[in-house]
Amino acid sequence: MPRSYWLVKSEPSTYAWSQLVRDGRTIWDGVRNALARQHLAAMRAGDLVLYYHSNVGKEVVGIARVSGEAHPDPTADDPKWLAVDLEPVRALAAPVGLAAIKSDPRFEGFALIRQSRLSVMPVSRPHFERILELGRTKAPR
DNA sequence: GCCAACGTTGGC
DNA sequence: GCCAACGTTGGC
Repeated sequence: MPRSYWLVKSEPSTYAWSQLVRDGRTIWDGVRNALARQHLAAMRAGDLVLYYHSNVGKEVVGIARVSGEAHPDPTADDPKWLAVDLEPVRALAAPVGLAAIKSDPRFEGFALIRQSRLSVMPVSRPHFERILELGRTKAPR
């Protein structure tokens, strides 16, 4: 199975990229949306995840890796809600802003633009690689 | 099962 | 602060 690519959103005031770097690993919990839940369920260890700061920043700031597959969210009453384990891989040398993504025709169809409220979404390989290119960052191995 | 009202997210 | 998008809730 080739690895998949994803994007997760977080408000910096809630849980910033820098906090993930400090923690070294986190449980990505609190997701209460059916479609986002499906995406969490499809994540596999080793998948790469773009880390997007919503509201403040509005930019992709780093790359994380799925370190453990979906499991029941310990913060949820209902065990159907899932969480995954994430660890930081590296920051983008140049954060990629939403405006840059919107103005780049190569991002046509990107869920970040299409479904602005979705907090966990799949990213196609070309889109993932384009983010890294704009972010002046090499893909992790 | 439909749909109006309401709440939340997140960009502007 | 406003509002568009969209998910959820509850009356019927």
